[in-house]
Amino acid sequence: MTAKTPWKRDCIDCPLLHCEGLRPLDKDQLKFMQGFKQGEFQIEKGTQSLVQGSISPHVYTLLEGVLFRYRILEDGRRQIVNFVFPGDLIGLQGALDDPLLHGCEALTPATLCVFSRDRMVELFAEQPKLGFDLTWLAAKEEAALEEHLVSIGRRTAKERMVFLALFLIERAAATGLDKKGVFPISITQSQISDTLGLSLVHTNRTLQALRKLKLVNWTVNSISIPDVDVAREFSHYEGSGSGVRPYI
Amino acid sequence: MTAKTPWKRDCIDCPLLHCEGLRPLDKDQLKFMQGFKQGEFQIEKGTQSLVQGSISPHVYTLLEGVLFRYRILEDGRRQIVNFVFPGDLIGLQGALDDPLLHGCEALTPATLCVFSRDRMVELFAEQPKLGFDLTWLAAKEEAALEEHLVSIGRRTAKERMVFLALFLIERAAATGLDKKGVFPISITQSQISDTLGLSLVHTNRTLQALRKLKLVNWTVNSISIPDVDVAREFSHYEGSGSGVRPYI
DNA sequence: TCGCCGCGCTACCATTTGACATAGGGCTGA
DNA sequence: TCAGCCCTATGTCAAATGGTAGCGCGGCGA
Repeated sequence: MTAKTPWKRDCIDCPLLHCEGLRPLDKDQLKFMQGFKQGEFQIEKGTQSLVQGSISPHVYTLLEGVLFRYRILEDGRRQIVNFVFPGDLIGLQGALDDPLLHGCEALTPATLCVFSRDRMVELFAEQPKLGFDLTWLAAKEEAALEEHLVSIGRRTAKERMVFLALFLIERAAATGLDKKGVFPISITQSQISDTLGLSLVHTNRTLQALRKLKLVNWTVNSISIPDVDVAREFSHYEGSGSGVRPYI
Repeated sequence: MTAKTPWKRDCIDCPLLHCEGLRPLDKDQLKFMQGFKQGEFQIEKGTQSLVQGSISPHVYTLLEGVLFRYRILEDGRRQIVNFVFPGDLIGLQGALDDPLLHGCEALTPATLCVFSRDRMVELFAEQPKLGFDLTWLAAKEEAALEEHLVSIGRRTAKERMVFLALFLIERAAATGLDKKGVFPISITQSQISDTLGLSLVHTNRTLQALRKLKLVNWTVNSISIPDVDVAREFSHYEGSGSGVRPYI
C-alpha cells in the first residue's frame, strides 16, 4: 500500500459524477457515501497499490487512472487477471477475511477512494440499492473474467490479442479515456503476454503480425484499431452488452 | 430449459439446510425465502438447464447434483468456465437484462431452486444480510474464476489437470459429495479438455501420464488423489480459504 | 557526458500442443 | 443380434508456442 496524499475530497466533487458511462448517484446516496468514504489516495504509474497475500481492511473504488490486477505463483509466473477502469471496485474479490488473492499495479497515475471493509454490512442495511449495485458490479466483473477465460482457453494467439485490444478500447471509450478511437496508454509487451498467457517472444511476433495485417496497431503508448468491425469478426468478439454501469 | 416436476418443496425441508459446508439460514430468512422461492425443477444428467443467448427471467440455486457452466463460440469451440456445486447460485453472472452469456449442463441428476430476477431488489431491501451474502457468493465465484485463469494462462498441462482435480475434490468434500477422498463423478475427457483449454488427444495423454506418476487417478467415473500434499505442491495449489459458505 | 537498465526486436532451436487417422470397448435401439 | 454411436486410447506428423541469447535504442541517474 503506497499511500500518498491521504486527503478527502467531497463526494459532490467526485470525478465519477460526470463520467459518461457511469450512472451518477442520487442526492441521498451521495450523502451516505460521504460518510462512508474514508479518504483518497493517489499512486504513481508503476506502483503496487495492493499486494497479494496481505490482509487489507479496505475496499477501493478507482476514481482516476487505469490499473491491472494480477496473481503470481511462487515461482514467479504471473497472470494478469483483469484491467481496472474508473468506477470499478477493487478488493471485493474473494472472501472478506481472507488474505488478498491478487496484487494491483498502476498503468497510469491513479486515484483511489477508500472504504472500510467492516462497514460494508452497513451499506447493505442502509442503502439496499447500493448493495444491489455492488452485486451487479461483481456479476459484471465475473462476466468479464469468463470472457478472458474463453480467450485464453480457446482462442489462438492472434485472436486473443485482437480481443484484448477491443476489450480495452471499449472500456476506455466507456469511461471517456480514449481519443477518437485511440486509447493512449502504455502497456509493455511483458504485461500483454502475462495477460494473454503467452510468452514474451511470441507476444512480440504476434503483435507485429497484427500490425502487418492491419488488424490492431498496438504501440508503446497507444492502442488503435483500424477497422473495428473486421477486428470484431476476426476475434469473435461479441461486445459486452455495455450500457451504463453503476459504481461505488 | 428442460423443466421436470415443477413442484415446490418447503424451505424447511431444503436439503441445503443440513449440508455441512453451508451456513444454514435462520428462521426469519427461511420465512422470507419461502415466499421468494418460485419452485423447483429437476433435470437429468446430460441435459442443458440454461441455454447461452436466451433471456432468462430466473436465477437459480443448485440444491442437489453437479453442473458445469460453459461458453461457446460461433464456430463451436467450447470453454467450460466453472463447475457448480450445491448451494451455488446460477444466472447472476453478467448484467441482469442481458441475454445469458453461458450455458449450463448437468453432470449428474440435479435439482434447482427457482427465483425471479425481477424480485431481486426486494431481497436486498428486506433482507440486507442475504443481499450481502449474495455479493459474497459473487466475489467468491470471481476468485474461483481467477484461479482458473491463472491455471490456463500460466500452468503447464499436467499442473492444470492436477489443479483441477484438487479443486473439484475439495469442493465435493465441502458439500459432502465425496467418499473418503474419492469423488464419484463422470466427467468425459472432452469436458476436461474444454475446461483446461487443451485438445482432446493431449488431455488423454496427460491423464495417463498423471496416472503413471501417481499424482491423480481420474477414471471414467471418479477422481481420486493418492497423496494430496504432493499434488498440492506439484500444481502450486493454494487451497481456497474455505470455511463455510452462505447460500440462497 | 557516460554507463546502466529496461524494453522492443530478431534469430535459432527445443518443447509443447494440436490435427488427423484409426482401432477397440461398451452401450443402445432397431 | 447387429449396426451405430460415444468415448477412450494410440501413432505419426505438423504447427504453435516457448527458451535463450544477443543487439540496439532511449531514458535516467551518477
